[in-house]
Amino acid sequence: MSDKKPNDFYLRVYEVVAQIPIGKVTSYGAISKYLGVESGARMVGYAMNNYVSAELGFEIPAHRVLNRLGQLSGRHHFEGDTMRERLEQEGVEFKEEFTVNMEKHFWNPFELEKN
DNA sequence: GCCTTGACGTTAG
DNA sequence: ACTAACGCCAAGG
Repeated sequence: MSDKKPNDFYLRVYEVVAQIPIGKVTSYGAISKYLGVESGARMVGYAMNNYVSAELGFEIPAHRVLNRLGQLSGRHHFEGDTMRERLEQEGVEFKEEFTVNMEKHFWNPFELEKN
């Protein structure tokens, strides 16, 4: 298949992020792995950064994407404590001020295939 | 066109 | 258990 499909790795990232259930969170690495790029966690983060200034047709819950430790590593890209507030609003439990209970709320993108 | 930076993760010490 | 270093690859300077 030599289609010049928009391999937009970014777009695929957005699609996955858009399907994260409310009250759940996932990590950059998990998304990357799901997309078949084992070491592309950084690219996922880059995609998110790009999303902010990109005019996508839909909104994505970027606040549900954390690093593997459950830390809100991207909080500085939100206004004030918007990221933390949104997560709390969804019922996500915090262990530290900027660290959520990953064990309890982690959502694996591979669950998309179960459906 | 080279060098630095970055919403990360794994491995080595 | 903790810290340091490397890998990864795209974008901006």
